[in-house]
Amino acid sequence: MIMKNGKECFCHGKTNKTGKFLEASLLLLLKKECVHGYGLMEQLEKLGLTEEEMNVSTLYRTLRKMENHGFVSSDWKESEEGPKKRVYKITDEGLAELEDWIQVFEERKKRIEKFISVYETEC
Amino acid sequence: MIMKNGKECFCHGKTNKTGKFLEASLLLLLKKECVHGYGLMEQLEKLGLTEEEMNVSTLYRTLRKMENHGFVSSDWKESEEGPKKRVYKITDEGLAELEDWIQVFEERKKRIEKFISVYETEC
DNA sequence: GCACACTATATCCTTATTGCATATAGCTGG
DNA sequence: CCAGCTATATGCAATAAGGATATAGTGTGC
Repeated sequence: MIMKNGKECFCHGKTNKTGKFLEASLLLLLKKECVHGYGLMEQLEKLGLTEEEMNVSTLYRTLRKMENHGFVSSDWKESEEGPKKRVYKITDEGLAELEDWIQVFEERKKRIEKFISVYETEC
Repeated sequence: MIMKNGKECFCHGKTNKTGKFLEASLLLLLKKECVHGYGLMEQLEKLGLTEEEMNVSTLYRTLRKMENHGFVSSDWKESEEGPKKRVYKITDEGLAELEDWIQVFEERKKRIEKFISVYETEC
């Protein structure tokens, strides 16, 4: 991650999508409509993910993993233009999982706010 | 992690301290005063970490890693009561790292807020 | 016809992070 | 003396994530 001051973070993984943010984001996008992998990558920008932060390998691996867990299901779709697409659809389990993620994110947000407030008051 | 609805999260790692929250927390605590590992574990409650979420192994391993990176330094201290303690102290590099973490957390917070707002408006 | 770019999916290899279990050792109270 | 607490450390396994590479269809320009 590149910081405001232009520096590159020393530590691997000090990004903002850490903690399976991608997985939750995919569920959110798929709640709205059925999309294929490549299309999801383009839509991730909506959630503030930049092109540099994205990783095609991780995206496809995550989608297959989520299908194994039963959060999404997929069907191959022949398209007139371009190669076949594996179109993903969210399942009922996936919808429940997304609700869990909302709870988790609310908690994460509180924890971050606590951290920042301690930093500002105690230091 | 146990959710509000009493369910256990299916996925490993769906916690609130994901993304090296521990590392940043230790820097924050050490900015205030020099503490040893075990003492830091007790102080982590201040930042909202529960006893179940804590992990002694991870704590000590993280501290040694941070020392290798130069963010903290340590000295053995003989105490009248109990065994010797390795007392940690934050370095100038560690202070700079903590400032970076504040930036990262501000970004994470924004991203979470974006996620929740999309969930609430689009769904 | 062919090189090239783009869409689209998938796998291999490696590293980082984290949790659980276990080891060690000093000190204290009954 | 042994159970429990303080205190630090390491081994093992699972998970998460990035980089590189493979494959394949389709359209465009020359």
